[in-house]
Amino acid sequence: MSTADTLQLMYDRMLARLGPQHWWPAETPFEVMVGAILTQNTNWKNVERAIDNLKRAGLMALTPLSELPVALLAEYIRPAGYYNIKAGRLKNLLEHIRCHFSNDLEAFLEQPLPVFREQLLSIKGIGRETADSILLYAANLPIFVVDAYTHRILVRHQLIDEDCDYEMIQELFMDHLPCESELYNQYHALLVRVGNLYCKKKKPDCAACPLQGL
DNA sequence: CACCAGGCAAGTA
DNA sequence: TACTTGCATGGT
Repeated sequence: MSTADTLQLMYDRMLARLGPQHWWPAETPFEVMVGAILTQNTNWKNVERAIDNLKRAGLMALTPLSELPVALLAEYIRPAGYYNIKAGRLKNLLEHIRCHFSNDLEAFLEQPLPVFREQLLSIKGIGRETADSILLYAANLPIFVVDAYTHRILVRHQLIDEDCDYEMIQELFMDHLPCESELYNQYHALLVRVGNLYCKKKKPDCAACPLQGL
């Protein structure tokens, strides 16, 4: 079976089992960007608490968050962990949008993929996964997001080698699937869901996994 | 108690 | 380039 067929089969199985995921779980593109930084190496449940703190304080928007002192921001996002680091990273992103786009969020999000990605990666605190999450889920651009679950699931099912890096995995998907943001969106969301349900590091449930026997 | 969770940057050799 | 360490909360 070809690589393209295998990847398509994985997608079909996950979708049949779990249905559409409606990702990213956020109300606005701005909230996607905030969540993308907050969820770095962190359980989404903890991120939700932090996001809720910001929303209840009326801070989940560009202007109020830009005006908030970094030390105060850190307190609001405390439940997400690494709160001092992440407060600084959020400020780096906000500063970039202010300096280079005069706080025009629309203009920032409407940039073409290659330059937009390089630009995001130049911001301290935004690495490959965070950049790609923003590109796909906030800007709706066709880039495949790779994360720890993606890597683990592919290794468990012997589709890649353990030491495969981010770009290799990303190219695996993008070289063998149609270049469509809607497909990449759904595919990554399904991988995370399958990872959470069946491919945990400590106690996997391979018997129930829809990907068994690939 | 130990281990894990939708990473990233900085330091070292 | 390749490895190591710090960052930190909340759940199992």
